[in-house]
Amino acid sequence: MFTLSEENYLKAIYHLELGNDGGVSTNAIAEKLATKASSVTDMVKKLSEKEVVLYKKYKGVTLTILGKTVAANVVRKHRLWEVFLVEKLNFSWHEVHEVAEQLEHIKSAKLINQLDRFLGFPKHDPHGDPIPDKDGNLKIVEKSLLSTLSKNESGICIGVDDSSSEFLQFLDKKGITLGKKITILDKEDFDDSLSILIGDKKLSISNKIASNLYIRAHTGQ
Amino acid sequence: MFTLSEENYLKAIYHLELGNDGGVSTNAIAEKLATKASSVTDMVKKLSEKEVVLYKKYKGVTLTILGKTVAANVVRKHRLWEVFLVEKLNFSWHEVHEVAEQLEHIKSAKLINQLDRFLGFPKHDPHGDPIPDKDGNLKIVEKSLLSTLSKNESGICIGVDDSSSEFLQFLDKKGITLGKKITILDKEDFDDSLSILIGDKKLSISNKIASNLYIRAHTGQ
DNA sequence: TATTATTTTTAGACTTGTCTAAAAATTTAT
DNA sequence: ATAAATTTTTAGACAAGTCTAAAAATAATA
Repeated sequence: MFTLSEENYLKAIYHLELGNDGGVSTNAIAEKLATKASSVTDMVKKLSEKEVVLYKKYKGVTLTILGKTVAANVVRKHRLWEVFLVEKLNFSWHEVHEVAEQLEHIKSAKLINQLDRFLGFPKHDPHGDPIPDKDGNLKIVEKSLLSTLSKNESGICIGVDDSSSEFLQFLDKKGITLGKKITILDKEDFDDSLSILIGDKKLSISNKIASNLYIRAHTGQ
Repeated sequence: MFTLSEENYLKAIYHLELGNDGGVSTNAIAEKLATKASSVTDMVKKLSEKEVVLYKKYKGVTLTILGKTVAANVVRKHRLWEVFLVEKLNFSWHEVHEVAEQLEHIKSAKLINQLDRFLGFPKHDPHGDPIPDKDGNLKIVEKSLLSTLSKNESGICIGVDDSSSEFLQFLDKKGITLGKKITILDKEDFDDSLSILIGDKKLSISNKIASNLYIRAHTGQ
């Protein structure tokens, strides 16, 4: 069994590994968890003894198979709870993270499996991120950043990269929600800002926004 | 804000105060929390400084108004989660306690208020215990132990005193569930065992069982 | 009421997870 | 390739919450 702190470290390493493949650095973990490098070193030794990470001094860490399973299970719980909060308790997508950070540590296999069933076995959380299955496997969905599309191309908005509360509330204000079709009407060379059509509305969005929105390519119209 | 440990102490004191009114003893708290008296003394000092209990050395503890509110809120969360587990996730009443022990510490006012609404503002948990309202107030329901009824009296089964998993599973086996009408057919002087009618079934139950079942008096037939 | 038994508190120690400051290793740059 | 900068680790300290063992206070009993 793992402590709350251990689970948070495993989750952080899991997310960092998905970004950069190869070992994860002490500093990267420290930054992600808002803690100090020395604390990370201590914890990483402990996790290494528990055989959930591979660790060599000065060489960074990697999750073992076991570690990956544990971490994926925490992520699975986090995302299922987020779905619950939005679908059943009327939370907005920008309100769920903080509460899910707590709920993800509740220990009960029956709870999470029944919750999964209760929610209809969702495949994605409210931000479009995939929910690992019971064995910790993720189905990777083909997706591109909105900023990579060219003029007249279109796609379905399926996720966000930055899921900070501020960004999500910004999207709410603009009426940009998951599942909507977006078409690039125009692209400004000067600052890479976009003119887009979403639903029946025309919007102008900066490159920064477009670089945080994931799109599933939309063949045909 | 209170730590998990502090919340558990407050909850224990809250439950102990409901039983014996007057101050709660160090040993009583220690036993309830399966910890040592010396640990209780330490924690009680801390809680006293936080002004949630009144404490005088060797004289036991009492909750302050604030302490009672905090404790009642933890109990409220515990019982609402129990309802959720039974009503929505198909848990049996004997499976919910352990998980609710964890869920009761999740901190989010919105979560618990929305959960309350989602569940239809239930007034009792699956064991028949009342759910405190937002302000921590409990509606005390008139109830008597089945063992206190006389021959030919009857009532509705509305709760259990001992809500251990073993007892609840025993009740399941016998078909005794909350809401059912129970009539005393006969009472054995020798061992105070009862012959009862529940639904259309006749059962013989020991005094120990009858002393753990709460009944709401049933006027008329 | 004196004495014994019980309860409660104190004192000191241990674990977990964290920190700061300094030392060691690695990487970068001149 | 050597010096400078950065990263990582070590060493020692601290807070929270717990424990054991011993001391102090209270309660029970002869």
